[in-house]
Amino acid sequence: MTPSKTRANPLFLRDEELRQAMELLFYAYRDFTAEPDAMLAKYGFGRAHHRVIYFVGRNPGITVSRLLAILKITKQSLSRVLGQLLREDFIVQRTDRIDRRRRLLSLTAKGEELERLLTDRQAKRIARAYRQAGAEAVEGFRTVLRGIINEDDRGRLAARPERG
Amino acid sequence: MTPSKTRANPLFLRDEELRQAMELLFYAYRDFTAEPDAMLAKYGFGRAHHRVIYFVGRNPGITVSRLLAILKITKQSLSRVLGQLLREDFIVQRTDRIDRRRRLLSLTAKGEELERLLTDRQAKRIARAYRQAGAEAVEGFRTVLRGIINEDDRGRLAARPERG
DNA sequence: TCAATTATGTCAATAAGACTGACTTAATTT
DNA sequence: AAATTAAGTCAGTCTTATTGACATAATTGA
Repeated sequence: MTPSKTRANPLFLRDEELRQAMELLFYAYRDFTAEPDAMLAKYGFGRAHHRVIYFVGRNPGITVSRLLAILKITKQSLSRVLGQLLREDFIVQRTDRIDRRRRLLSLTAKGEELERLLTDRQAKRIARAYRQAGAEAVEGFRTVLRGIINEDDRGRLAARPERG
Repeated sequence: MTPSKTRANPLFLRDEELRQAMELLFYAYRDFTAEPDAMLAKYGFGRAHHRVIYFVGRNPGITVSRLLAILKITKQSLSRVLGQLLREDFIVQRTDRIDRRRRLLSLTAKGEELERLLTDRQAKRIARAYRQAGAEAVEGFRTVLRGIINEDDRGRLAARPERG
């Protein structure tokens, strides 16, 4: 099922190039999420739990509303997933001292363990791809992905880690 | 909510680098799919319909089983979505002459129109990112993404379009 | 030729993950 | 004191996916 090539179309290369990018993104995301999904199933969790665990682990003390802004889902959707993780002791809440309306979220030891388990597989996949591609390609990869992300969210991303 | 930095850890940079890659992928995919999702809602369709429309459009005459292999979902899951698209005349089926068990799928004019509508927005997002990043970065982007994809599926991806 | 396999499709039940809308409680800000 | 913010909850709905069990038609292989 080779993609149909429209001959003698001056826009072909550009269109083809862009479609390939879209497909790369689709396949990469599909495969990137497949492994953790399978592991999560054993805990009765899904991809949504992974995202919460990941972002709480990465941002200890994050508030509920910050988490909602990152995930771009509704409070009600988060509630079910977060509630489960709290009840099953993967995440703990503590009240912020300064603003006592806020609940600061962090992983428990149990949560950190699961986080590592899930993330390690994905990290290995990325590490392999980085190693094979080389430093220059990695820079390009980062630059293009940042360009795809909505401008307002680029700030949320950490800057390049400086070498040294 | 700045990511916590573990000082004096020799593995920090590597770990940090890999986590940034995972986040870039998450945010990029989230934003990449958000626009078409919103448009699809007007048709009563979801992201699954988009994927089917996209891959049928890209591979006219594709069989049901090839489509399943690309999407990596079950026949039953595809059936509902594909059935809707067939009933509402976005896709047509014809029986393969050589192997009459096979149903070859293609877009109707209506399907092509919707496909363009959806893909154009995504293509523009990619084109902007490509333009800003430059040719070299684009090559790196492609190389790394290919590396992330399962080996068995890399063959499914079209080769780089040759310039000229 | 006939049995096995393949390609497709369908029924039924279930689950995850998202949504909207309405509302409450508590704390902080104005 | 009133308005706003942060968090949480109840209820109902939808899409996308799952597993398992079958059915039908066509092709392939022994």
